[in-house]
Amino acid sequence: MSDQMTSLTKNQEMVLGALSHAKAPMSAYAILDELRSEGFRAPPQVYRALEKLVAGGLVHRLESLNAFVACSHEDCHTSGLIAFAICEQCGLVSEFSDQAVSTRLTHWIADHKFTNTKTTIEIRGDCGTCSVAG
Amino acid sequence: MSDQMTSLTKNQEMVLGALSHAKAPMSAYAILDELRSEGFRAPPQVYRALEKLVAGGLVHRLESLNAFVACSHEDCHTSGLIAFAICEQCGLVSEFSDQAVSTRLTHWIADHKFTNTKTTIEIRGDCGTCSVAG
DNA sequence: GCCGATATGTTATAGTATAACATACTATCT
DNA sequence: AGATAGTATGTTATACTATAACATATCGGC
Repeated sequence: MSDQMTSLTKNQEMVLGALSHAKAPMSAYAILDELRSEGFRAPPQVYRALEKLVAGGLVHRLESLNAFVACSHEDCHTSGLIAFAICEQCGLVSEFSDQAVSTRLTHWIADHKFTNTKTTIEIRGDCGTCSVAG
Repeated sequence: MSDQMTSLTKNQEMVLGALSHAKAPMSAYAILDELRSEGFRAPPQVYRALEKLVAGGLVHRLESLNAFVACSHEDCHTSGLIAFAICEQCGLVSEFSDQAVSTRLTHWIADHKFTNTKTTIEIRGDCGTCSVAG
């Protein structure tokens, strides 16, 4: 289960499938409900699959939402830090990375002798389409 | 309840007091337990106070932890975006802001016609002291 | 076939957050 | 003082999120 996940288990496939078809982030329980018809019965089945998928970079957890999205970033694995812009109206999640932001944060971390394990950047608001729609 | 909160209610005072004396972020339920001896009985009492304190900028919510800290930033209200570095060993939370990071994210937001309401930046890891201690 | 490692199934429970409704306090106006 | 409107508080119940713990099954190498 390193950077590139080679093969997925049945449950991981199903969870990733549910997230891939979703138009907005899904909570673990929303995934569970969707997969009940395929045999899922309990939260740990979902959470265990999510854990592996997140570790493998195929799924991201949105901390400010307690929800999950399939990765949509071109080359998620090679670029640095990833930021998310999340539309609170339609659920659209835009994934992006910015070299300058990564650099600055990395410098702050180094300057403060901090050992970084994970960094979260999440912008909440309304996307262009929804802003216009008001 | 604008930027500068003028006066705090009794419950807000108590919740802020608990957070101010804490050495690490506290969950709402940890605050509740600490304030039971002072008459608190139920979660809404804590959550309602937190809501106002967060809106007033006196307390920050750490999304990746589902926990809260008293604001420790010099001038939290005038500076831009705030980032948090959170030590997973000792719970130390360092609040900082970086002009370049703010600028870059603000530009991304404007370029994408996004209407920003709130941005979260949280770095998880070990602080200098704890990294050395291993 | 045996064995270890991993994946899965299942039950129960812990931890986080809010809805809904009742009561009380505070300030202002008359 | 009494009426009233707005805010704050108290309380019960419930919804939502996440994991512990244990049982069973599946896969791969020996």
